[in-house]
Amino acid sequence: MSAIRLLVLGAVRMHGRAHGYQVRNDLEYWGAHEWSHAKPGSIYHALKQMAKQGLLHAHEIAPSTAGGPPRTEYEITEQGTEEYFRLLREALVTYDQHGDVKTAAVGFIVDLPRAEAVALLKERTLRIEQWRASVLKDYVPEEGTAGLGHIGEIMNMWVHTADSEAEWTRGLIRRIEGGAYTFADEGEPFVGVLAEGEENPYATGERHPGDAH
Amino acid sequence: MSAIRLLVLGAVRMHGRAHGYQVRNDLEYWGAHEWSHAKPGSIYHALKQMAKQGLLHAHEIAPSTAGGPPRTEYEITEQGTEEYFRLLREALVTYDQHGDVKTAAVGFIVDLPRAEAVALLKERTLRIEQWRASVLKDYVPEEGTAGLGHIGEIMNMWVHTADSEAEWTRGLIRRIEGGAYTFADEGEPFVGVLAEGEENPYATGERHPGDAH
DNA sequence: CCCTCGCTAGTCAAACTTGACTACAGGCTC
DNA sequence: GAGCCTGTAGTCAAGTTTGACTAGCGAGGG
Repeated sequence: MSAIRLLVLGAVRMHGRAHGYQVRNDLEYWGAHEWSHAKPGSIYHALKQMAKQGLLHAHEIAPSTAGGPPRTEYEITEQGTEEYFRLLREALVTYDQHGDVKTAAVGFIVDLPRAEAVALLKERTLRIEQWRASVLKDYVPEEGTAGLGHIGEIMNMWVHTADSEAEWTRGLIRRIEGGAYTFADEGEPFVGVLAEGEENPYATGERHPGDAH
Repeated sequence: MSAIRLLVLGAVRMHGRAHGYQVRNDLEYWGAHEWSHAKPGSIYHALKQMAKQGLLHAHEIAPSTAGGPPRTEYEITEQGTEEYFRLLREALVTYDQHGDVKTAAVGFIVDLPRAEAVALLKERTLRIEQWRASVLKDYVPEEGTAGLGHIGEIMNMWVHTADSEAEWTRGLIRRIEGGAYTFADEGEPFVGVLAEGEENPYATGERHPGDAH
């Protein structure tokens, strides 16, 4: 799974109703054009595709108020909301090497109830441990990695990365269980998008991490 | 960058001359269909594309000896070799979140001279530290991550991951400097492909890590 | 008043990826 | 000896991603 659908669904959902450029701006605001690789083309494509699949509802709108071609506004459907949560849960639970999906998922985690977030993260640690075990079982011979030569370094790297991920996940679980942050079932929801006309403080040509791709 | 070009160039290079199915088999042997996402379509596409770009030279060959359509054999060109090393060096040096590229690069690292491998890995640690610093500088306000709410967890995760990566890289550097493994400028090169007709011990329907994508 | 510049909003072709499909040969069974 | 399975070798359409491009409007300068 790439992170784009999750990001776009999440952005549209926060707005209630949004056109492509607004979504694009949110992603830029979130820095997602850097840590994910969300280019305009992908965003517009995702919007159209998801509209075709019934995840979004497209309203044809007159030429924009501020120059440029006519724009389409999108609204998330019930089906789209389901898909959003499906993607979010999947992203939180599965251990793969796509950092952008994980980043997006953490950004949206407060859309879930606190208890579910914790449960999903615990499932995540479980899966990481299973993956770790299967690396050792399937790839590493009984005599250890010595016989593999430098290829053993790959398994070494995988195990090291998995351990680090598991450790981070457990830390996050502790903080959430300890009462940190505000989740979907509790008070004021977190608002992470730019209102119409609001200025993006990060829109300048500033350097950001992730530029080094 | 995706890992496919690096993997395909590396496989063809080891064989001297190889047809698509052979490359495909090597990648399966390496488990790359699991930890990278190298599907047949991508492999054949990469071969054709790189042949068009002059990185590989294509020999049209008569119908195969063992059924199936006629096959094309590829040989790496000088330009392709240059590109291979360019990709390999880039993969070793740059810190991004694509685990498959890193895995492929570690697998091919012994194609470089030992001293260069160490230099590249040191550059890698440097870049990781720079990235880490720029996360803190650009994304985290002076008062710390507290004001960011749960979004602060993203930066926390990035820093944690970066530290873990840097630590692993330093460990690898130590082992290589300590004389481990056999590099390009030293003795027998490592052979990591299946000879024509050799059986792939991993070709069974066995489970492997990475299946959980 | 015209010209350029930057912002808004989005399109497009080319490249790449995915998953399913084709087609042929040999061997095995019934 | 017909049907069927496995292994070999690769194609194809559909979906996705990329990077460059278009086009309208308003502000500001000369």
